[in-house]
Order: sequence, then structure tokens, then C-alpha cells
Amino acid sequence: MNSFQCLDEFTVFLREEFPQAKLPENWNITLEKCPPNMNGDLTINCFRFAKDLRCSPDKTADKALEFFRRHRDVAAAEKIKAFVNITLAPGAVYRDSVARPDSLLAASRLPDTETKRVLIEYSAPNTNKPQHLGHVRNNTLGMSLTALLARVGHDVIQINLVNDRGIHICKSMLAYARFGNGVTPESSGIKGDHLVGDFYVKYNSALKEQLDELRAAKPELHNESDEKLFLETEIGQATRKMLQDWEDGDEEVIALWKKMNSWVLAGFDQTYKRMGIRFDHTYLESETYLLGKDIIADGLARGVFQRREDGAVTIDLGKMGTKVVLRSDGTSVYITQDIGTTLKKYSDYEPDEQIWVVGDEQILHFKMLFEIMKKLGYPWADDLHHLSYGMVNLPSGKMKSREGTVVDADDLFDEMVHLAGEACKERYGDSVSPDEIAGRAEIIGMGALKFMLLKFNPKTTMLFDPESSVKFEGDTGPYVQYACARINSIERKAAERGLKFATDAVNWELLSAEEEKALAVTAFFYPRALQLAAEKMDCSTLVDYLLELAKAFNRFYRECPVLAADSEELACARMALCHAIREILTDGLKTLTIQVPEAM
RNA sequence: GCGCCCGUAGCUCAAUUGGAUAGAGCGUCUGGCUACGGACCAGAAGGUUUGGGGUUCAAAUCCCUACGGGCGUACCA
Repeated sequence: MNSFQCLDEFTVFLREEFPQAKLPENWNITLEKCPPNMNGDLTINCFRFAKDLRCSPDKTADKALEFFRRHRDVAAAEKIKAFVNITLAPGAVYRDSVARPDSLLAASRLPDTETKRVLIEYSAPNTNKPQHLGHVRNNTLGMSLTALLARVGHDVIQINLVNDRGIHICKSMLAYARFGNGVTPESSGIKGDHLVGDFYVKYNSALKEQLDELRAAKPELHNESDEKLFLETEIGQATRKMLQDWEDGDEEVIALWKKMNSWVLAGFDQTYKRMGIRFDHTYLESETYLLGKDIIADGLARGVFQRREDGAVTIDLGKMGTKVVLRSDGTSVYITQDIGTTLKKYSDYEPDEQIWVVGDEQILHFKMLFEIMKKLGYPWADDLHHLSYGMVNLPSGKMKSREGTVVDADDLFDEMVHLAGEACKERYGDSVSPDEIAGRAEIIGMGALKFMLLKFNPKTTMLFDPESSVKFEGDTGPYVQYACARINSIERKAAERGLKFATDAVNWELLSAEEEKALAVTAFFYPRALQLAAEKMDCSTLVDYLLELAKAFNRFYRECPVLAADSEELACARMALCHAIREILTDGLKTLTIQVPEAM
């Protein structure tokens, strides 16, 4: 990790001053940026660590003040309560931050002893309908978490587990068999997952019709739930029959299933490609759904599970209650296969940690799963983690596939990219080729969408308002990309004028403006922002950081002309500063799986 | 009923996990290029952090309580 020299020396100083505290080897003070309304660059908050020194916060702050006032890198220091605010000498700021952008970027890598192999499972779509905004949030969280963890040095394996079998898959199959007339993606020109999704919708309206008829014919059933009446309908029975035929290996049903699944999976491939997702492996539930039964049998023999009177196998999970892990007819439930696939993923990859990116309505399910894995005695069961995230709501309320109130993923991509393209044309429509515009629009539109989704803390239930969420101004991805584009533009113009800087020969002392120093101080915190985000498994803190850095840059840009600086030496110093900032912003966006256009 | 999560500016969200005067963006209102790109910058207004009690040097954050919302509580996935 990077540090300011004066802070490293301060830590040494504290060890010498407080030998009785016996500070551990890796002990370090947490560094904070000085709040903007206070006088200083950095803040040492003595409330935080005074107890480690067995000293009062106030006296600790006195010691700190004394140390920093004497230090050669410190221009001024003041104490307020137990906070010590430090104003660094300009030379020290640049020397320890932006003067070596490569080492600043490298500083976020964890030591080898702390890096792990992490298996992350996300997306997990059903093959009966196309993906919607909820999946897009899941996908974005999963792919960005992957990039973030990899960025700090972990070895990350990305897994998808596609739910390609079950009664819900049979629904769109049955509707296709009845109403499809042999239509295909090719014959209709409709993307495969959308075509299948259309039949899922058709199925649900047909089912609703039959339910209405049933209730009309038998008023006593009026208040029963749809689920209860499902098998009372003709179409419900036919669906159940189709599932049984599938499980019995009926050739015709299997052929239909294979055909429709291949359409959907081809559609998903396009969606993933557009988002920039590449899974290391995709498990199909049709191949894994029987896993877990042997583990249950083994656990039953060892007394981990109990057989109930009716034949069902259960486990007592204390406060969480009793969980059925095998039905009385011997078939699997959801958690049975999860037990099996968890073990399979472990034996396939031997990760140090497994992460599931799954919505927060499944918190209890995963608590139970992890507890069961512990009771089964797997030593790695403590390293299973559910990254839960909140739902995406619309101003009109919840998204529901069956009610058609979803924001479709592909449509949303098109809309974002279209709007970004319009904005590009407005600016440079005449001077730039349509192909170039299209390329920029893709990067800007997709970047804006991902950035918007990642700006929220994963656990918050977020609201997506199409009217106001689709923006390219303010706290957005394009705002950060724009800062990069401005720097690129400066570099192009500098090259035209033959202006170049040599990293070793930059005179950083010339950068004396407030905006320049503030920019460098913010840049200094980049490795910390990365590590903190990785530790919390939360990209939203990185998003906030990048906005802060881009903002600091735009202030600098306004106040400090680069190419028109008073001297060539100053111009070079400012160019070097810009270069470092662009490297950080680009690296940060890349860690959010967002690209940067050369110009915009 | 029980369990988990949440309630912060008009709106959408933050707050380094208990730290300074609770911050951003949008929206509203004022200003700013003969300039390296205005997808920008500067400023103003906007808050009893849902109400009430407590814990301590310090509470949006922890505890109790009332109210309001979400989710879960399947031999569904």
C-alpha cells in the first residue's frame, strides 16, 4: 500500500513513544482525508487509535501535533479536539502520489499471503423468458465484483448456473406446442429468448383464462389461490404431464426442450456479450439437479438428517426451524441440489471462498444451506458467502414478468445506447463517421447504465425511474468518462505541438494551486478505495471515489490551463498530473467493467 | 403471529461501520468561455436523520419503544 513518508515515520515514532502498548507488527493508523471545510489535506483521528496506545485521545493528539509540526514534509498542522489536521508541503504530496502513477496503481494489490481463489456464481437465469433489469443488476454486480476482486490480486472464477428445467420451463414449452405453429427465431426474426418469453406470456394468459372459467363454474373455489387451483385446470394438468414426460425421457418432449433451450441460450449469449460477461463455466441445472441426493443419504446414515414418519428427510436447524431436504416421495427440493452443486463446485475448482450473487429474498435459504454444509462437516463451509442485493423497483411498483411490467434488458441497452448516440451526434455529428459515433455510443450508453446500477449500495432496494435514471450528466458514468476524454484531448493537442514531458524531469514544485494539490491528494487515496471496496465487496464505494476524483479534476481543469500555462515547464508538470489522473480513472472504470472512449 | 431488512433535503441516494458543522446528484433559483471540449464550473435555497426515551467524551449509526414500509416464514425455485 502506498503511503506518505511522514505517516510511515509517524507510525515508527508512535512505536518508540509507546513501547508499553506493544503494537502488533501490522498495526497502522487509518488515514482520513481532511473534510473540505477544515484547514488541511489529511486528518489523523486520534479517537480511533488512542486506545491501542493506552493513552487518552487528547494526549495522543498532542504527541501527533508535536510530531507533524516538526516534520519536513508538513507545511502546517493544527489540533482540534483529538483531530490533527495536516497541511502537506506541495512537493511531498506529488512525490508520494501522482509522480509515479504505475506504482500508485500497483499499490492496490494485496500481498500474496492475503490473496485467495474465489468462485463467484451469478446471473442464474431461467430459460423460459428473456432477462430484465433485475438480471442486469445481478449481472453487473457479479461481473464488477469479479473485476474488483481480481484487481486487488484474487484469482476469481466466474460461474453461471442456468435453470433450464422444471415446471416453469414446461410452461413456455407447452404454449409453444399449442400455439407456436412451428415459428422459429429465424422465421420470425425474433431473438430466441424473447420468442420463448412470448410463449411464456401466452401460457400465463391461457392459464388465467382457465382459472377464471373454473372459478365461474365453481363459486366455492373463488377464494382459493392460483397455486392451489393450478392442477384443477386442464392446462395445469397438461404442464405437469409434460414435466413427467421430460423426467421419463420422452423423446418428443426432450427434443422440444432442447430446441427451445438452445434458442434461449443463444439469446443470452448475445446479452452477456453486450455486457462484456464471460463465464469460466456454465452449469446447467438439468445436469446438476440430481446432485445432492447421495449426500443426503450419507448424512442420514451419519445422523445429520432425520427421516420423518411420512418418509421426508429433514434437518433441525434450531432457530431457523426444521428444513425438508428430501421429499417423502424421494425427490429433490431446491436446497437438495444446492447442497450437491456447492460440493461439485468445490471439488471442480477447490476455491478458498464461494460467493453467490443472489437477491435478498433468499437470505434465509442461504443461511440454511451454509448451516447444513457445516453440519455435514465440510471444513470449508465457513468460507461460503451470500452477496445479497435488493430488488429494482419501478415508479409503478414491482417488476413482474407475468404481468409484463418488466424493463427488458436488451430494450434497455438499445435505449441507453440510442440516447448516448443522439448526444454524440448533437456534438460531433458532422465531423465524425457514423461508425465512430456508434462505437462511442455503445461505450457511453452501457457505461452509464452499469455505473448507475453500481452507484447504489448492493443491499439497497433501488428505484429505477426511466425518466430520470437515464442521464449522462451529474453523478454518472459519462461524467467520469468525460474527464478522461478531456485529458485525451489535451494530450492530442500537446502531441501536435510537440509538447512532451519526461516523468523523471517533472518539476512538481511548480504545482502550487489549491486545485492541483487537492487533485493529487484525492489521487493518493485510490489504492485504499480499491481495497476498501474489495474488502466490503461493494463497488458503490469505488463509484463514489471515481466521481470525487473526476470532480477534483474538473475543478483543476477550469482553474489551471495546461497547454496555455505560463511556462513550458509548468505545462509539462500539469500534463504529468493529467496523465496520472487519466490512468487512475481508466483503471477505476475498468474495474467497474466500464470502458472509456477515446473521445466523446 | 414470529424472524430479517429498511425509514436521512421536494426526488434518488451517501455518510470511512460510534467521530468534527449529516454530504452528493437531480430538480429550483443566481452567475460563468475571444479559453485545453459547456456531457463542464462557481454560488444560493433546501434537514428536529419517522416520533419518543436511553447508553457516552461523541449517535443517522448501538439498546428500548411507538408508527410506517419491504422481504421471508413451502415436500416452489
